[in-house]
Amino acid sequence: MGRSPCCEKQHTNKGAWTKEEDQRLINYIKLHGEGGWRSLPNAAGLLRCGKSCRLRWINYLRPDLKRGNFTTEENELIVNLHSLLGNKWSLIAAKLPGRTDNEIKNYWNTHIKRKLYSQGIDPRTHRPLINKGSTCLTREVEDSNSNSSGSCLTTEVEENPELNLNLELSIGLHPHKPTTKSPGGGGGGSCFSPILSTTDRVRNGNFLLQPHLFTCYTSST
DNA sequence: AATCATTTCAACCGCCTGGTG
DNA sequence: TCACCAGGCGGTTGAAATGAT
Repeated sequence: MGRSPCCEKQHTNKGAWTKEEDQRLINYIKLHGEGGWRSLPNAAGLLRCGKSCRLRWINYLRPDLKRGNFTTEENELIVNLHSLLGNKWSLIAAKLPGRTDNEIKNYWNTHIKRKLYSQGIDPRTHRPLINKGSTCLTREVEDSNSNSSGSCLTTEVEENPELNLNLELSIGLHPHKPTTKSPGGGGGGSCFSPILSTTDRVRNGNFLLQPHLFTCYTSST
């Protein structure tokens, strides 16, 4: 038995949402709240798939969304969390109020990933790329104001086997951000690579992320 | 000004998970 | 225990915007 389609595709619109559709969705959710996504399109008079409605609301229409560029702090936090969680965008988004998983995912793919690569860091593992040839990684392109200590990025990365962390652990991110900002703000902010031992990672089933254990290795936007 | 290349990001798709009967 | 359903998630796509020539 196949799965039943989430909606009757022949009767649904696709593609960009119109203002009118947005308004209908907003009005409906204001009246009835979120949820019941499958029945929502009919009830709201929308020729859309329920999933599409949910996505539109979550990623674009929700009133508590923060639009605009990511701040240095957010940037740091994303890299930081990604090093711990991997592509668990929803978990990462949960730590960034007003940001959506989709937004963070996009930002990661278009900005952070490239930046890490340019700095010789494997965005997947958050470790230096095994790079053919060169020893220390050149900070090309960006970071012209590289006060960035030029320290070879490999230095502090421990031979930590895998970042395969237990994602069920609750992550107790310290609210105050690790203040290893480069002096004068020059070179932008910093991103952090957790250098954690296994024992640091887990204490009594809780994840303790300790700011001082982070190493600065990227610059901000 | 026109054309082509590249980048960005909203939206879609299909799979997975948890709840329920 | 199993099957079904709805919601949620991550990967991917493609149109629009922007930049380069």
